[in-house]
Amino acid sequence: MTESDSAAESPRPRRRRKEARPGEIIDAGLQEFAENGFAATRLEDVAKRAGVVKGTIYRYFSSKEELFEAALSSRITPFFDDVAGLVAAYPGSSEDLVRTALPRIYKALFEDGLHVLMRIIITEGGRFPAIAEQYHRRVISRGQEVLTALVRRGVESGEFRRSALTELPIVIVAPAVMTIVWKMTFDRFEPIEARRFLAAHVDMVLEGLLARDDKTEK
Amino acid sequence: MTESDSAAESPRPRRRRKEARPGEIIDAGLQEFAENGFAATRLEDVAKRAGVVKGTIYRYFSSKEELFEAALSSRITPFFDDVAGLVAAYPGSSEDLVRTALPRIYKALFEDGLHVLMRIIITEGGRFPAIAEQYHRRVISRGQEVLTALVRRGVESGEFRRSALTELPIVIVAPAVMTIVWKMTFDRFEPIEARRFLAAHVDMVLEGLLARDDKTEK
DNA sequence: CCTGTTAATGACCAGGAAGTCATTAACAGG
DNA sequence: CCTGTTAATGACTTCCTGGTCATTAACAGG
Repeated sequence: MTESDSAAESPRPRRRRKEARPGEIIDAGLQEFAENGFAATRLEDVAKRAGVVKGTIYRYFSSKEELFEAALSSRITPFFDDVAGLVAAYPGSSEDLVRTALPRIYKALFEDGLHVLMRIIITEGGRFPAIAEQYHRRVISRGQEVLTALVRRGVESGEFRRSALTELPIVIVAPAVMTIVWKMTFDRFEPIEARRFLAAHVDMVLEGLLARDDKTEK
Repeated sequence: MTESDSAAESPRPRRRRKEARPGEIIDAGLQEFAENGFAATRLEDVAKRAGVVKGTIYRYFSSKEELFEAALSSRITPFFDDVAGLVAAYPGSSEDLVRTALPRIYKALFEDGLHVLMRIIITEGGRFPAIAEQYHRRVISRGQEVLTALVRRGVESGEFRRSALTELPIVIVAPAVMTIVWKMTFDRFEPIEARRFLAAHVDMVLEGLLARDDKTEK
């Protein structure tokens, strides 16, 4: 236990990786911000998670806020493009299209990591208008366009009935939003099964959209 | 501009109001917490808003966190009781019941101040399990019971079709949750009209729940 | 009107975290 | 192998805010 025999006290191996650092820091930041929120996140923790030292962060980002914005911007891939393509090219009925599109949104959200992003937007969006604005423009508006296209398709083919819902198609994805909120607050007390949730979601949406025709079996 | 002629420098009038203070501080705290979140809220600001000085807060609450919890607990009135009563006593059809109940939920949320509470739960619930738990037990569970009762009523009368949605009735209120989230993030860029939103909501829910009977008019 | 109790004040302290910077040592290029 | 450039370090500074406490002055009760 003498201090001289300690193999500890490793002075920390340095490594210069100009290319990789920013990305690693952003990843770490995203995680921390999602867990703690902006104000409660310590840059020290972000640094630890990224395997660097706090000072290093400032070589790439000039402030905590800049890191925050960079982290969020970096991930705003218009993920609705996937669904947009689907809607544009789908050969089958509009009902089947909905049954295909909604699971895909859930997949993007929960299997790929998109819900982490959404969580941050939900919790911090109100306090960072610039970020919320960007997100609104690049994700939400886009999503509304896609939903509008989807709804129009169904209405024009006669499958969907025109209604207040078809005038405000964003409401269609509400259950997905609720799922995100649930996961971040109540899931530990009452875990939700994504599968059942999705089923109920599809059910609600579809029976609300479908014009009745063959379903007259009373 | 001499300093002696300044009628300013009022030394702040003291007032002893043991009864009223806690409530005023809680109100102020609720506002600040809703606007800034727990971590970013300064007790100094809460004090200013309440018309007192920071030290005064500590006469009634022993820490920032205790104030936070007290503020939230104080408002967890089981507001679903209103709707519960409605469901239990409603004389008309289940469709009409839904058309009556949903607007009432929106009213509680947006006209009375309940959405402020919800906003805090949504943004901070993940970081304060004790609070989320309380809320889950006293509001969410209660809400689910009410929705379950409502759905069962409709199913038993034959008005509603049994489905994945009737197995998971919480999904029914998802659009209201989305509205809260929207108001706190995107409303400044694209304000939503509660009326239209509610209409679309009712529309989606109802057509999803209603078994088809008379609606065979194609 | 006096006076003891205690609500309220505001100056203060301590700790924590954002941000800085002089120093160090990887690495590339000669 | 040498050496200049600069990525990376970590000790340091500064500021902010939660929390404390001695002092003050409302008010109630005698």
